Amino acid sequence: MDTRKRRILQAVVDDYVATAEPVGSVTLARKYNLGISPATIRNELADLEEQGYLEQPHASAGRIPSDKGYRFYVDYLAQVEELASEERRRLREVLDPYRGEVGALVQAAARFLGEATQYLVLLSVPAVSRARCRLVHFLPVPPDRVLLVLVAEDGQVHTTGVEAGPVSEEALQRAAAALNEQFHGLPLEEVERALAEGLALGAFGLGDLAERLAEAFNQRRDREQRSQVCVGGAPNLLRQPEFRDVEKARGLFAALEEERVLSELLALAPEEGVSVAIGEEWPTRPFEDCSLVSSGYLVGGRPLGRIGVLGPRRMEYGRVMSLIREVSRHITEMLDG
Amino acid sequence: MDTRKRRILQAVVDDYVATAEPVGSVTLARKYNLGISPATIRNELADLEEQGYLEQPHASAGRIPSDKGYRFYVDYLAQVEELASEERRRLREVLDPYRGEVGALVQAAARFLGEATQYLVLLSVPAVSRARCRLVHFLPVPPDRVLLVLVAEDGQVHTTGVEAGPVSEEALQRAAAALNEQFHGLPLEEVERALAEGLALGAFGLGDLAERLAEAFNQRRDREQRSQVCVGGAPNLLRQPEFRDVEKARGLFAALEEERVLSELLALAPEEGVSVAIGEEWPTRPFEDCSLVSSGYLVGGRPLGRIGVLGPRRMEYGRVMSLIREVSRHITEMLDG
DNA sequence: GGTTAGCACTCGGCGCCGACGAGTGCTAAC
DNA sequence: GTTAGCACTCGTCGGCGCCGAGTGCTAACC
Repeated sequence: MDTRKRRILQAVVDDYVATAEPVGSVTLARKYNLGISPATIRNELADLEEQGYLEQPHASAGRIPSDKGYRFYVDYLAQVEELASEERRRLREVLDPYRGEVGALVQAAARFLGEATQYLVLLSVPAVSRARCRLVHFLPVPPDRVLLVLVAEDGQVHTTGVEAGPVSEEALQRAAAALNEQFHGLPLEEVERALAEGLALGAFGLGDLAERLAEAFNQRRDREQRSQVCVGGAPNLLRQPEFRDVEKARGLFAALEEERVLSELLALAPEEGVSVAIGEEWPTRPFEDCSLVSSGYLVGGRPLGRIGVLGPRRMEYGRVMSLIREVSRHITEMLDG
Repeated sequence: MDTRKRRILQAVVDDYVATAEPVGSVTLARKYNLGISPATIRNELADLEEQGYLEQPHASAGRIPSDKGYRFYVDYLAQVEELASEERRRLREVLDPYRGEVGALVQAAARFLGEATQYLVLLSVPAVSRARCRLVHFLPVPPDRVLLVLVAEDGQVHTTGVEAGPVSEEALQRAAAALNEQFHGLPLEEVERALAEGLALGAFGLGDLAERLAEAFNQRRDREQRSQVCVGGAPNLLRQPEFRDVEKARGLFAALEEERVLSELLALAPEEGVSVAIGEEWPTRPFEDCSLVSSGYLVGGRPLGRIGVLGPRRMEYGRVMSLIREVSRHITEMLDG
């Protein structure tokens, strides 16, 4: 792939992304000063098509990029610029009020991304915190319940209530003290796992309270793992000409209503760095016309959640990749700071 | 409006709802045995049009109901039947696992409604519980925070953490005891309001802890009141021929992404009983082609939340009204039981 | 007087056709 | 290797005529 071919491929992708129309040799010669005539461009286009980077929707139309073409573009040609300072400022301004509150912060970031890209935004909000355990406490709730309160370093609180048999207050205090000892400083996630497995509470004379708690934690984990992904900006996609066909849009939206599908999509995001999935590269049916640009974000050096932008295959990859990179950086920064 | 006209209006609405095509006199004579000839039906149709119950999209087409026609249908003609026993059973089965858990229960009800009606479902999940306060507790979290824990009769727990200045543990206990005295048995909602107003904590020597708590509660109330409405089944609407036009669908979906709009929509629902808003009866622009059937649901005799079905004006009113009525009844039953 | 058959008329939808134009590949000349 | 010229392809778009569903009117009927 020589330099001229690269320039031409880049021009084809840029133009097709901008217009959603197949691109012809004359257009290329006129709009992008490549310094060669349409005829020469035609020869190059024919080569690029033969090599699989371009496709022709029908015999007398211009070229459009193939998945392979987009892939090459993303890997070697897309300009992942720094954001305009105006945009940086705006991002900071949007995120600032939520500094420290994971959920709201990530939601705000999603809204920003939706507006800035005009595509659809996916995001996973961390269900179980990686934050470390600061305090475990048993709170008796008269007449017959006990509330287990877990407080994390970052201020998050998880509570779990269960029916209690006859349990003495001292037993509860002993248990709490032991649990504090055992759990202090561990990630909440691990604490909850341990409680769900019921291992931690065996020996404190709590009767069947231990079992009940384990059961409650199991249920809670299930529920939280189900409901941790959400979507915004779906109407944006309806602006894109590829979704003029209502049936396509419907298939897509229906799929996006299923948590399971969303999770699978976001699972494509790497824990760190920006990744791009293009068109048929993934086999999930309703997404064959889409691309996903996604990234994870870190807190305290550990991966916490993921965020992605889903748009038509004909996506402004460069811009979206910059935005995603910047947004995930900012999220990390706001949560660490 | 004599009986024959009523029967004809009913037939027009039923047929138009089923087919989405303007209905002509011959069709009416053939499909609904009205016992009169197409010519007579034509005369009646002309009358109904003159009275404003029907409209003609163009000169040589059949009739479609006007808003006034739908209104008459809903008020006097729609058959609000009991649900099929099969459907009742299914509803019970779907809701049963969530007995007692407000949020999940209502979500399950929404999914059921979406499937059963193939329209869009709106629902408000109660933000602040009407449940009564059972326990107030201050939990010191070393080194420098205090967690206020509110436990309700129904098992819900709300926690609020704030930075604490130097506060003695006895002061906290005295304050908690007094608050328990004062709040026990009051609806959580009122408790939170009192705390937000900062009245309750003035005199316990808690220093600026009282102010900090009040501020925290204010923030929380704001946030909760914003995020209490949600939507499901949007893709269903794309099946409806009236949303073949992507622009219409986009306008609608965009409006539905705004919490404020959702709240306004659901505010149309009465606290008890089923209500119907049709087409241009409401002036909010993107909904002119839609109708909303909605209802509140009660817990312990008090209104708790609302649920509604948004579909095209050409909606199966009878069926949807039955479903909404039944679902809201069941929700009430499951939460009270 | 209400009901109905007959009839002329209206009008949107659909398929056909031809013109147009964007774009291609090939060839031959530079 | 590059380019001008040219014949060819094929999808789009507007015009046109047919078809059929549906109406309103009139006159006959019960």
